[in-house]
Amino acid sequence: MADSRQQKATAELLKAFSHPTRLSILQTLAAGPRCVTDMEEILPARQANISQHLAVLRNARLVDYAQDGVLKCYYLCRPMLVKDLLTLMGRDEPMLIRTAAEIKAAKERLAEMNESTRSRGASASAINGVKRKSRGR
Amino acid sequence: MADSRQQKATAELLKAFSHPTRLSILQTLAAGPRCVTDMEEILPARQANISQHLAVLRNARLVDYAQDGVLKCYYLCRPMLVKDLLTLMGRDEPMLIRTAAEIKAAKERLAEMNESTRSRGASASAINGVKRKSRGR
DNA sequence: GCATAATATTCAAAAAATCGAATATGTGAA
DNA sequence: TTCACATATTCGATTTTTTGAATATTATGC
Repeated sequence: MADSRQQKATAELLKAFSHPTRLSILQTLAAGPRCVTDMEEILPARQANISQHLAVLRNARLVDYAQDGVLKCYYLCRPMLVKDLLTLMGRDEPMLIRTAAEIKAAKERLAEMNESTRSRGASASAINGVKRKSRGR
Repeated sequence: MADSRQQKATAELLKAFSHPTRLSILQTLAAGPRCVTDMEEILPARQANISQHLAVLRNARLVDYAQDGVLKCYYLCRPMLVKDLLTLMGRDEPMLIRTAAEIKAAKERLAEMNESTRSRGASASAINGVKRKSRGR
């Protein structure tokens, strides 16, 4: 049903990932917990900025911290999610190029599936693309 | 060496994913190719807007199209990437909560590993958190 | 050629993200 | 308490994103 709420939540979560500095932070934390000072030494960003990015990651519930004296030790709240996502993005997939003919065939297969699944024929023709507004293809 | 170029590229790619409408488009395309008119019927957005989002996805090389008469049939350039990412984001992982003690132990293990890996002891104490100084601007 | 459907692009305004600078808060040691 | 360090927050300026409206482009049938 492609829930619109879900899409919004997912988009927000992905946005938290979508910054080079935040990716670096996550990658660092994937190796183990770190306090902010540690990260300052590793990342090419100033303290305030790192703190700001950490706030974004906290809001997204990707990281949390435990206080250790004067230090705040950050760690990944969902290490599997983060690690798997980083791995995924590191992978490279050969770029696909499809022909119009291939696509036509695929669309027809898809349309048939939809046809048999739902008995409503109303929008099926539109999805199928058989005939739209008196103009074919 | 967490390559900064790579982080930037990854962040940009993730940004392309990070919008509810674009996620919906990708999810739709994950089921099979679609032309823009098809998507207009499915998505709660106007033609121009969908076209704009498709342009973003094209720039990110996540989708491409094949012309079929007057129609442009869009498809996923890297279906595995998209599908795996969508699956990953659908998964839910129990939120982790760590104590300061746990983290301290983890940090020490990590510091030891770094110690043995690189023979330079200089920044090891910083990583360990023994004694820190230096304020910068 | 012309009309039309499908799709893209341009433009401007509004909203959101980013960043540095300054400042504030919290914590342990002396 | 007071100090120093670690970290967070606020603020303002700049940049980027997002969107609707209007307009442009392209392919097809006539």
